[in-house]
Amino acid sequence: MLPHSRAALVRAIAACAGCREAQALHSLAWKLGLASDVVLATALLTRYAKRGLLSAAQRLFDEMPRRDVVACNAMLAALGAAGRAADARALFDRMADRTPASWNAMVTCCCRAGDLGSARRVFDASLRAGSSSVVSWNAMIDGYCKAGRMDAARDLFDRMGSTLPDVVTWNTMMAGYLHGGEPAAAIAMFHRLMHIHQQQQQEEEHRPRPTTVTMATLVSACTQVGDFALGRQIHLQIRQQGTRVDAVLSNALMDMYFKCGSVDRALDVFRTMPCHPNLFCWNTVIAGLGMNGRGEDAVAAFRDMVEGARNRRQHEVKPDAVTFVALLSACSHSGLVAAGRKLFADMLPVHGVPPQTKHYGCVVDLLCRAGCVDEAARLVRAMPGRPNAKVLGSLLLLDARGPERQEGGVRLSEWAARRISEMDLGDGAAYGLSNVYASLQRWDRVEEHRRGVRAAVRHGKGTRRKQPGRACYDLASSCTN
DNA sequence: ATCGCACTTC
Repeated sequence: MLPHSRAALVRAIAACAGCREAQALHSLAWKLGLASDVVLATALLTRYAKRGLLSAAQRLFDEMPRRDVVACNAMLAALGAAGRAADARALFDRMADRTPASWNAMVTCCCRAGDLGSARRVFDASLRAGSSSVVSWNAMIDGYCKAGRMDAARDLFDRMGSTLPDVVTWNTMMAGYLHGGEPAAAIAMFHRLMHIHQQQQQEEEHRPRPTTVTMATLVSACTQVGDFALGRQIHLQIRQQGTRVDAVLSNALMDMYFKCGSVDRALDVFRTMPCHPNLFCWNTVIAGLGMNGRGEDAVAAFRDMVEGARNRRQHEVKPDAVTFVALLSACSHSGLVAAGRKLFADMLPVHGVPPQTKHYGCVVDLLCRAGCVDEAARLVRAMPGRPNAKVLGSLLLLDARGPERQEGGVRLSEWAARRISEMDLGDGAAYGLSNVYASLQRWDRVEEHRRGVRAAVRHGKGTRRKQPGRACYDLASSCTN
């Protein structure tokens, strides 16, 4: 076996995308008598782990005649990615020598398992061992960010001083603030980054440079605070400076333009994308057209997504559950009853996406708005699981449309109201329904409902309500129509 | 050869 052939094989393994290719290369390596080659086996191990095939990775590791630190690091990461924190820990403790990668893998593994205390102890130990790098800091900061502990993240960030943070550190902090509901703080971080970048004290190559990821995060922050003027300015700057635009950044820009009502600019970004649109992009376009009252165009975009892939046989993008929420909501907002009904019926048989409660919610909403009360009632009865707040909220709105009745003579809205009073009141959407009652001037029920909410809060239910305002907005805006 | 951090849709 020539050395350069072996190197070619290793390169091929590292580059291969699917597990089929990995398996083929695996058997090839076996035939060439390279089954016990640690470097090859490590490359293969990583491929298997990346495809979620942990047992195949574990077998390769166990059968290695000798395991060096690189192989151990690969296995450590494989265990961590699979959520096997205890096994990763056991391996880590058994390792005779450790590289910075070992420590990093362990920090990330603990964070992913939600064990920030252990993560911090490993991180501190890596500092003491002199085996840390900027990546260790980034991994630990990201762990705090993902856990919503921005105070701890900020504390670590401040302790890094002025030269250690790299662009990933800044991106991590910005993303942390953005997801933590502090988009203004994310924007402030960006301004600070630019300030530092413009200072001449640091060497050119050591100055953190904003990347595509930075810009995508920044644009999202602008959207979230509603500062479209800044967002527009950022977009112009991106164009001017020739910043690389990828699917993620395009998506963030489209989302911004759609949310401020600039449909043409959003579609312009879509059409001039330098790469093929991925699932996120299509979902953004469909949702964006829908929220701007362009239901027909949303349905047309969906057709492009599905049929475009079929006709051109390239870059196939299959719709997912989010696509159908966007699509059915678009139909609902534009009153496309027949189209919505058909798309809903096609979900599983044609597109292979099983309808969930949220999809039923969209269709019930669609039918109620169109006055198809009996059909809506049948659908609610046929749906699997309990109707959620969105479904019941739609039915409740019938109150505002006149005295619609079910076959049993019971008002559908009354029935919905009763189901709502039985709901888990910690649910943000259920909480939001009390606003619906208010706008329908059902004060008796408002009081009843809010007593229930207070009782639920006292009993510790729903202490981590996520964005109750979103559900309120949706329902309340429907009410005013 | 391995590891590890950042981004977008409802």
